[in-house]
Amino acid sequence: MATNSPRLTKMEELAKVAGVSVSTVSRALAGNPSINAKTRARIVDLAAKHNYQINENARNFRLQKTNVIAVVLMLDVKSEQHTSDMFFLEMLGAIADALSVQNYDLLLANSPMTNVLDIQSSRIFRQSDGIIFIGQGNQHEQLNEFSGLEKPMVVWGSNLPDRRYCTVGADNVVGGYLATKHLLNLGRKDIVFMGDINMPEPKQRFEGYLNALKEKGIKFNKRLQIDVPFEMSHASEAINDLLQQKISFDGAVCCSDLIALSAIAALTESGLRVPEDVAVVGYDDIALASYSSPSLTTVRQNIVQGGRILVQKLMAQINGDTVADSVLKTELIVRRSSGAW
Amino acid sequence: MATNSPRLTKMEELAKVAGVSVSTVSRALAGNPSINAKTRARIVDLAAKHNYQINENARNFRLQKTNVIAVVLMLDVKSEQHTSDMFFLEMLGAIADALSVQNYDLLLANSPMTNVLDIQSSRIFRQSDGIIFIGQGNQHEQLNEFSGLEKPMVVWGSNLPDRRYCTVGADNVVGGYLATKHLLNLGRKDIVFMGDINMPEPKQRFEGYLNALKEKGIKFNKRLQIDVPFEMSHASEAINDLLQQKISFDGAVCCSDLIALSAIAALTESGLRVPEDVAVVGYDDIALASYSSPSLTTVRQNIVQGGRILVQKLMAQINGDTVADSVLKTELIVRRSSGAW
DNA sequence: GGTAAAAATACAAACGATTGCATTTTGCTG
DNA sequence: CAGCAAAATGCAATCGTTTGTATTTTTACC
Repeated sequence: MATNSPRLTKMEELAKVAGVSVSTVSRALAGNPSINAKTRARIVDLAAKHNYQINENARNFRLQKTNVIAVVLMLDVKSEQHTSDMFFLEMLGAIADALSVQNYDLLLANSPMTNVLDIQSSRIFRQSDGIIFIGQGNQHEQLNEFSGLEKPMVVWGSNLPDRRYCTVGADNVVGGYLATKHLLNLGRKDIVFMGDINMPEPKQRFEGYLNALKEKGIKFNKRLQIDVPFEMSHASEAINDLLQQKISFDGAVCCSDLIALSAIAALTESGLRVPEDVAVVGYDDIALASYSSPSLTTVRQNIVQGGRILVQKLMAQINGDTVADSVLKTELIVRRSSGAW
Repeated sequence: MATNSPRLTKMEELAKVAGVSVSTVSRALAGNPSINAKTRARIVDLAAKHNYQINENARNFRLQKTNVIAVVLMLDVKSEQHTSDMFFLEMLGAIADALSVQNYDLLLANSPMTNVLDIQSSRIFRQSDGIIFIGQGNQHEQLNEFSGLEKPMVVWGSNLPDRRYCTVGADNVVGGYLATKHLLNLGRKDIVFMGDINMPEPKQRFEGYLNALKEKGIKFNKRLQIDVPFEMSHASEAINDLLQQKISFDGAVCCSDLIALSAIAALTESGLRVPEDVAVVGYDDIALASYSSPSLTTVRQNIVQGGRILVQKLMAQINGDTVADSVLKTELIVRRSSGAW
């Protein structure tokens, strides 16, 4: 099929070869119905044969669009969230896949921003048709302001009150509830909640945690909630603190698998058995969760579906539609079927 | 500083405001020395004041460049390398940072390709000024062919023989050597090598492994090398296989931290103690390595430096220079200072 | 076969920047 | 102050598409 004809770089050349005008070629390649079917077929064939590839730069220029979507990873610098990284990459992959179906490319925001609004003067902003924010960090207000900027955007995160932007996210309240309920059903009573409730998502999970406690008629003990960042080293410290303070607990709901793994490590180091003495539930279901020992019961967010929906909502906005938020189903993955866990 | 003047979108408008011609504005903004310093300053000020931002599309079109670098993650589909993901994301971040300094954006290749050469007809190819490949997968030949395509490119990986493309990579031979040497120094004799030696990097690490053995005068036992992919589940199977076959061993050099962690899990499940019965060394030093329990001795590749050098070499090529390969120093991170480990 | 309507194609003007070259302005020197 | 070189600026063509409108070709009908 492929020949070695000198590569055609301009429509003009292809037009000459085909014996038609440039505009006909343009329309033929774009599938414009006003071009005779036979002519179109002939031109498309010739294009393939001569390995013609449209000059995307010229096209974008003319059409004033980019066919690029920017993705901004809202790494929370303060809390050194390098660790939920795995989640970010999985999400990134899911989004990239969903975008490629729509013939869009993915532009990665170069570095974690301290203020989202800075983006509006960056190339990320000008060189993209829309922006996907992964996470909200603690920039809810800035995102709200950003949404006034006439730039299609969508945010992976929780549906905070007063938001003016479209969010797609897992149901964090249900997630927190499921995790806690699971431990309660195993007979645990004193359950630690490990997660920074100043951050949107942990906050909602905490709400679910409280709901589950209330349902069982258990009173919440303030000292069992610990503002631990996603970053894991702090989690072991926190556990050690608890132990030192002789605060007793027999279960832990963690806001990431890495926190959970770190907690488990700290517990075992202190001579406690997991899950016999303290049962632990994670969040995210990163690959490692299933392979670690003991393997981890965890709450799974459907990342692939999330990526797909993010893209879909963004495309809708680009096409001028208004879109509603979307809350994805969340499920509990129970890893140790043995009773104790 | 910022005013609410109606945003100027074309140079023409800015030119009118400044009372000069479009070409003068263009040159002033580009820092062309033929423009009077005072005029330039005035124009730059006006641009800021009126919030003028150049139309990057038009600029790229005119200059026939993109200011975008594409990054292709060579995820090895066959071996389901989802797990060294963490490495990929860290590298991605490092590259993005290095690129942003040079005012380049990062375009992420949408999905793992089965054949690298397919890229040449994709937008990734046309819409970028250069390409960075992360890893070689098993597409050494295709990459070689690709290098004939007049597109600046650079590859993170090992310096395979007969390569025609520029590589930047850690010293895998030394890495394998260091890991093995470490175990030998601890008195271990029967050391398993876990890694698929059909892949370039594991292959070189295996070479280092053999060197270390030879140095100690230990004969290599063929049955101790296991072609385990980076993906972790296979690692525990492999360990279980060894145990079932009653092949005895007291150490393991693993080609990724995840393989290592998986191996450790399998070992402990079988009632063996780590590191007392079997000492394990990983590779990559992912964040988890330091927090897992027991914490993991591992070989670290300097990813940030790697990203920076990749970008630097690519820029050099874009500027028409020819560049040489680069091999980064590799170091062993010993985590358990206690003698046994 | 002549005519008008419909279908297919061609023409030419954008899109917003850059840049070689022409032109004007400035600065110097005798 | 004339004269000229150097410095500063302006003019206009150009990059490769798309698309509104003009033009040509085809079709259908009497």
